[in-house]
This record gives sequence, structure tokens and C-alpha cells, in this order.
Amino acid sequence: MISTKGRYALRLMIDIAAYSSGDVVSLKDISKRQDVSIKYLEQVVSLLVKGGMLISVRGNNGGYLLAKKPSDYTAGDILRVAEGTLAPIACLQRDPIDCERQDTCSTIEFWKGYYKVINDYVNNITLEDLANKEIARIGNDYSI
Amino acid sequence: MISTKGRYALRLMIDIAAYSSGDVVSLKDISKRQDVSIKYLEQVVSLLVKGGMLISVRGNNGGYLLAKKPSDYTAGDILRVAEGTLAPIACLQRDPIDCERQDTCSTIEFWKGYYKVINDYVNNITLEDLANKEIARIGNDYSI
DNA sequence: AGCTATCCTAGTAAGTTAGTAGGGATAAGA
DNA sequence: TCTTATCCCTACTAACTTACTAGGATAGCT
Repeated sequence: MISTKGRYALRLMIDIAAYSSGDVVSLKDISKRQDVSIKYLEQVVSLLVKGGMLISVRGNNGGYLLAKKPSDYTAGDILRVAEGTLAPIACLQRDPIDCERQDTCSTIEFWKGYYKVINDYVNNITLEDLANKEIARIGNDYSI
Repeated sequence: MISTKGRYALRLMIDIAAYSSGDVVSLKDISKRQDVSIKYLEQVVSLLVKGGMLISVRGNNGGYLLAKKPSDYTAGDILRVAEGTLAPIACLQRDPIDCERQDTCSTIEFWKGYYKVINDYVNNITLEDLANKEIARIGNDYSI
């Protein structure tokens, strides 16, 4: 299963994409909207900064900015930075495959295919796609 | 990630499909071929018997038999019995979805799609497909 | 009865998860 | 310059999961 690190990372990126209008977004605000403690978000966001997904601005009135346009991130990029890997089994984590049983393994092709459908899915959904849904939702709520 | 329970369950089912010719296959033999301890296989196989995937025969010369034709199992059937669920996030485990944030969740549709591509993949590969590859491999090895 | 299987329950070391906690560094604004 | 809001970094921990090992009960063939 995808851990909270990956799930929160995705929500955090969507939140920044949806609520930033060029200026920084603080963890305090994200924490309120996403209902996750600032302290835990700090750890999640740290992975995203190190992974080049976000730019941080320190000091008073600091916060985070997207490093790229929302359309330039895929869900896969974000999840891989937060989760480490999306591989279903350990021996697929590295390319070329690192497994001594490889030649006699009756399931490796099956797992490669499994990994491929996941990658094809997450690599074809952008942060823009996800953020647009969120923006639409916020819009709908306001209009009630 | 898929745990050893799921991975071994798949290999165990393929092993039985490939090596049984109507008669039972013992854990002792599977253990040798798959290089997994009998004691651990006992636990894996127990899930498969309870899940209706295998029929067990006790006593001397006992072992296990497929409950159905190899073409009547999908990889998904086997993995779900061994792993419990293939859902990427907890709130998708039950249908209908069991999550209080559901209406305001900006990622639920993304995760539903993620789950769907996995299910589509594993539900369209049968044990027969997997066992045929293994049988071909054994054949190739013998012919060297 | 004895042998060889499956069956069932318990235990456990190591690792992971999902956080909390404390304090330091930095920069804007009063 | 001082305060304060913010990010940054490390450590800690309770609960859970994983990947087994171990011991003994049960069943059935010879």
C-alpha cells in the first residue's frame, strides 16, 4: 500500500498548485486545509524539496513554491520522491534487474507487467490534472 | 509492495499447476523446487486452502491439488487470497468506499484509477498463462 | 504401530509506519 | 535591534507488520 508519505505528498502538491497564485504557501495553511499536523507535513515537504519538486522560502512570511509548472509534474514524479519506489517487488527497484533467480523465475515477467501498468498510469496524470479537479471543487463549494 | 505471502502463493500455485499430473503435490517437493522452507509454505498454503484455491489431502502421500482448472484462476484471485487486498489505499478496500473525507477528497478518483489498472491487469492473466511459461522453461532446460 | 504428510498455534527479531517533540537557523517587519 | 513567523534538522517512540522458526496435534497409508 501507498503510505501516508505518498498520499500526503500528493495532497500537499495539489494544495499548493490550487491555492498559490504566484506567492508562497505556508505549511500552516496547508496543515489547516489538509488536516495533517505541521510537524508531520514538515517531514513530507522536506522530501519534496530535496527531490526538486518544491522551492522553499525561509523566514517570516516564508513558505513553498512549485519548482515547475503544474503540467510539468506527473503523479509518478511526486509519488516516487515521497515513496522511494512504486515497484511491486524489491528486485524490480533497480534497472537492470538485480536478482539471482532471474533466469529461472517464473513470475518476473508477470511482475514487470504489473509495474508497467502502474507506471503507465501515474506517468500520464499531471499535477495540473489533479489541481484542476480541486479548483473546480472549491469553485463549486463557493457557489453554494 | 507485495509481500512474500503473495509472491510465494503465486509461485506455489504455478508449481502445482506445472508439476501435478492429476496427483497431489507435496510441500516437500515444492519447498525444494522453490527454495522456501516447508514451515513457511505451510502458512502460505493454508491461506490458499481456506480461500478455496487448493484441495488438501492429509496423511501419508498427501499433498495438494488445484481446486479448479488452471484457466479458471486469475493471478488476481490468488494474490487477493494471499495478500488480503491489492488496494493502494485503505479506504478503497471496501465497496462502497468507507471514508469520511470522500466528498472533499481531491485524490480519491486518482486512487480509484490506480486500483483499476492493477485489477484490470491481474484479472486478465490466468494461472494457465503463468504455468505454461514455467512448463516451457522446464522443457527448454531439459533440452540443453 | 510407525511413518509421512498436513494442520494449528505460538513466538520473535527486525523493520516500517505514522506520527510527536525539541530546538536551531533565517528573514521580514515593527 | 528585537520579535515573530516560518522553515530546517534530528531524535524518539508506540504500534504494527513482515518473514520467518518451532513444537506439537492430527490424519491416513502400509
